[in-house]
Amino acid sequence: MQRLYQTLIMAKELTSREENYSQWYNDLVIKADLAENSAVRGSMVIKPYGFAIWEKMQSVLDGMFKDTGHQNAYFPLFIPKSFFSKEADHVEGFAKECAVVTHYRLKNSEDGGVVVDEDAKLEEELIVRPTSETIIWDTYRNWIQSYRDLPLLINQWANVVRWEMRTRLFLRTAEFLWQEGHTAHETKEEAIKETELILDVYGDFAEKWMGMPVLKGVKSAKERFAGAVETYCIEALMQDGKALQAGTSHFLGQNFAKAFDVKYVSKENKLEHVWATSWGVSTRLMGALVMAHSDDNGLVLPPKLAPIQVVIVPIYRKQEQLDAVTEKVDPIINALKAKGISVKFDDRDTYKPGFKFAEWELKGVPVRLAIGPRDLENGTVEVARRDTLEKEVLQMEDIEEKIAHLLEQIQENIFQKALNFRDENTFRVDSWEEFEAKIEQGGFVWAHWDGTDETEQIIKEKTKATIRLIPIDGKQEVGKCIYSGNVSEQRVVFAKAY
RNA sequence: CGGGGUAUGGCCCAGUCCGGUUAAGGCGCCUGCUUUGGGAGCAGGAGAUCGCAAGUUCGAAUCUUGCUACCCCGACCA
Repeated sequence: MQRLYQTLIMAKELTSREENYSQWYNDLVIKADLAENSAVRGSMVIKPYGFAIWEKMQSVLDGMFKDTGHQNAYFPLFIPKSFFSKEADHVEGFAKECAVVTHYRLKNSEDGGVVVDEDAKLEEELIVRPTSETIIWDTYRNWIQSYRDLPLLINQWANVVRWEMRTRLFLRTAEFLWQEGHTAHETKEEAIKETELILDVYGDFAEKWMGMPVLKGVKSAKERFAGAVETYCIEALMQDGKALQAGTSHFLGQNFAKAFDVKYVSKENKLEHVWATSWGVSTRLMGALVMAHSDDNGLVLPPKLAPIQVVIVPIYRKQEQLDAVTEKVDPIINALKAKGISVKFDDRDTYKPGFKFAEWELKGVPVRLAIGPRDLENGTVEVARRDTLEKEVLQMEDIEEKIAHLLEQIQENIFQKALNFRDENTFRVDSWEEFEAKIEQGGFVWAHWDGTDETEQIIKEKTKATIRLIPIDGKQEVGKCIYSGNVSEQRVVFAKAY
């Protein structure tokens, strides 16, 4: 019936996960043509194939934001330095990683190059945005006067810069692409509701589109966004047992409204500060996507986000045979396209089928069809699925129906597989010895914590594990802190993280 | 930002210790023929101011100094 066609050939091309997980990731991002390093430290070039995936993510998320009442806008890249000193926690959080523009002109140097023109020093230095709260809240002050102007629900797609010491393609780059939502509300309750709504949007996107199961919760005070009252997050588990924060949604309270003096007149004719939220996901999701599903043969993409969902490889010797195959393939392409499935017919004459198989596998195309003389004779087509590496020969009738169904199955299967992996690597522990062992092993560890920064810090120093989140609807369960033995009201999730 | 490593055609790399003809090999690329159901074979060909900049020397891929980028480990952070 079905047979596996996995070969060992790929091992020569790609480091295996077992051998060196981070090397595997680096190799994969480069070899699957997603991105490469650029001439500037920590900055990457996102290549067309990688960008196509990001564009799909953008388009889906953008639709979800609009469906929940948000509008897009664009705020500037540069932020006056003075804005940064207005919200104390925020400054402290970002000051150490800001790129600063000090001059606005170059001039020719004696050796034929260019140098900064010292005469063109800026009156006030500009910060390249690490995030846009400050410039946005400075702007909102003018936009908001009455309760009638609320809620203000804005999102922007932008690049931001955080001068990171250590960078990795997609996971942590000095410049990255993201969306940042910034909303203003009349009441605290409404703002919290918004924060939670977006967390659900992120969770749905991760699970239904990326096929990546996530835990939802709030951050501990130590892990909270600088300037937030509460940070909500989604956390996913990567195949090496490390957690990855995939999205955050912040309840900002009135911190920024107060810092930037954003007030509205209520129905009762009282002057009040507005309540705020901000939330974002970034190109880091690309890294999450790669690590969540891919294998030693290359990328495994969820059909819903794959730029190419089906690739068709013709098998032939002579031109006449290619013509005959093409004749059969054309209606299949049309039928698939009519169902909204993206198809590529790989009729390059310069590569052999075996090479093409390996290449599309590396690039994670969910379904591959191969059609050759044998199929023409039998009215069949060979169908291979990327997630399980199985292939089978199917009758050509209603092939588009079968493929559409298969794509759904693949989407479901990779989610299940990731979910099973997470279940197998989730532990409840009640002793320090067990805690250390499980953290070392990797995975999510549910354990009691006494709620103090001190304990959290010591645990981090001893085990490198951090509190990934405090579950939102976690069962209240009284216990003893894993480290201090003090009383705890619920378990929190620990893991080593990216 | 601290410690360690690396940089030689598009890619992987030999040569560097101990300076001395034309910088070797593999992959890829180009041309031709044969091939095409799991990364094809043969023949011919093109492609390198040896990361960048100074210095030492009759002579530098090789020695010295500075700079830049990348990788690994730590601190920091999404």
